[in-house]
Amino acid sequence: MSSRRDLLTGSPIDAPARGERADAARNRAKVLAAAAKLFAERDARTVTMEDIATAAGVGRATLYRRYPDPASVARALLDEHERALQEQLISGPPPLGPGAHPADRLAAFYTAMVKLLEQHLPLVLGAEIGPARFATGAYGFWRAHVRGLLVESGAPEIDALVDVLLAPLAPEVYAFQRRQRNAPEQITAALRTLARRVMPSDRAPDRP
Amino acid sequence: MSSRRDLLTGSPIDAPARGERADAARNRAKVLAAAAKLFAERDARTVTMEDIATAAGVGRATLYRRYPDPASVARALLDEHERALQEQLISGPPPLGPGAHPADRLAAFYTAMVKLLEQHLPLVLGAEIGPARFATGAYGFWRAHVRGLLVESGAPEIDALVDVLLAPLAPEVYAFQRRQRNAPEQITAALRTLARRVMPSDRAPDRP
DNA sequence: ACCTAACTGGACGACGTGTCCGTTTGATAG
DNA sequence: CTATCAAACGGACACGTCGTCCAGTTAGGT
Repeated sequence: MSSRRDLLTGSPIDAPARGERADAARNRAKVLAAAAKLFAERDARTVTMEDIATAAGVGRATLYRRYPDPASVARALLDEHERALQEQLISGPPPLGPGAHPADRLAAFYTAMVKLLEQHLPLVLGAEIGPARFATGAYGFWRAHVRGLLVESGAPEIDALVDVLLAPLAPEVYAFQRRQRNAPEQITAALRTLARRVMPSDRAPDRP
Repeated sequence: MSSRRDLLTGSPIDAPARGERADAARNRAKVLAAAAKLFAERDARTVTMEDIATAAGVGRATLYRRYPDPASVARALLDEHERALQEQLISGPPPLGPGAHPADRLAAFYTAMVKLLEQHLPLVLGAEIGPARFATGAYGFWRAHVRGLLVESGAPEIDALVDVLLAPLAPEVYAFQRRQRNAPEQITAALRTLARRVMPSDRAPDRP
């Protein structure tokens, strides 16, 4: 078995199978292209499997063979972008990668995530709406990353705080903020403020 | 007309329309009772209008007469609890009501919201999952409240920050944290830490 | 060139939705 | 107490989506 990587993102769905047949590959490309178009031009929640199949010019069963629902298709499209950021976090240059102060790394992470959300909001809305967000491998990755920063910074109640700090990055929250006419820069600034204040820049022992 | 019975019987939680007929009131009560039971014992997303109607012993059309979807039913059940908290925020004693330091008021608000979420999580999940959360009047209220506190505390980027601070209270976030075996007290503690750190206790003018 | 395994897509049964319309109920006037 | 009428009820219908099944087709190894 080829065994694709995906230990962290856990998205087995997209794995371009080893000896993929030419027509299968062709259809995969058609599906992804059509889905990207659909998600971009319409509310993500209204995109059905039928829509994607029709737009791609394939039968529904063909679509179901690889993707159980529209969210999986969106996730497949999103995967590479998320993986790029994940590599930056692990081994890129500071402040995104290791080496900088936790507060700065968190701020950089927020900035990068806002950029990702801004560029691919339709896809993210299609992929991770509601509780589904927590089931994705990506969330596990962000969580582990921020948790590490919290440990390093000596914050209290780490396990509860980590999800609190990730909550503002939920796609629907970001979408709402943008609809409220908040510019991406404002949102980034607010998140960076949050990062700076939650993680004491100097040694600031916490007094409950 | 007249018919002012809701304070005593407590049955018509929803708007007891002027001159509501007896059979209508009876059905309203049956629907709400049945819905409360359903939401409590099953995943909110799986509760359909059909389910509620059947459990309440009324026809679907009768249900549709008042509620366009299951979320509306949950919201009707939730309404009185939220309104109680809203009154506390407006005119209750500090630190929940006016008079305390913004940081303390935000911390008290977080504590109260966690209590609300803990007590009525099934209903909240049924009422406000995903983007629907922002469409509710309640969100507008929490938003206005926290925004006022931010103004008072002199925080920067208020309009973006307010949604950031409310994001951790999204029902699905709370539900996820509880599934992760975080106790309500831990979550409250994390949120109170957040409140304290975001709002400088002393006058601390912000330097971008 | 054949043969097998994998892919394809139309068809099918099930379910939930939202509305229509004939029937029933209850409030009010006589 | 009864007649009347508007309001509420609920069974039934038409529709759209879902997820699966299966028979025909195609690609690639031998």
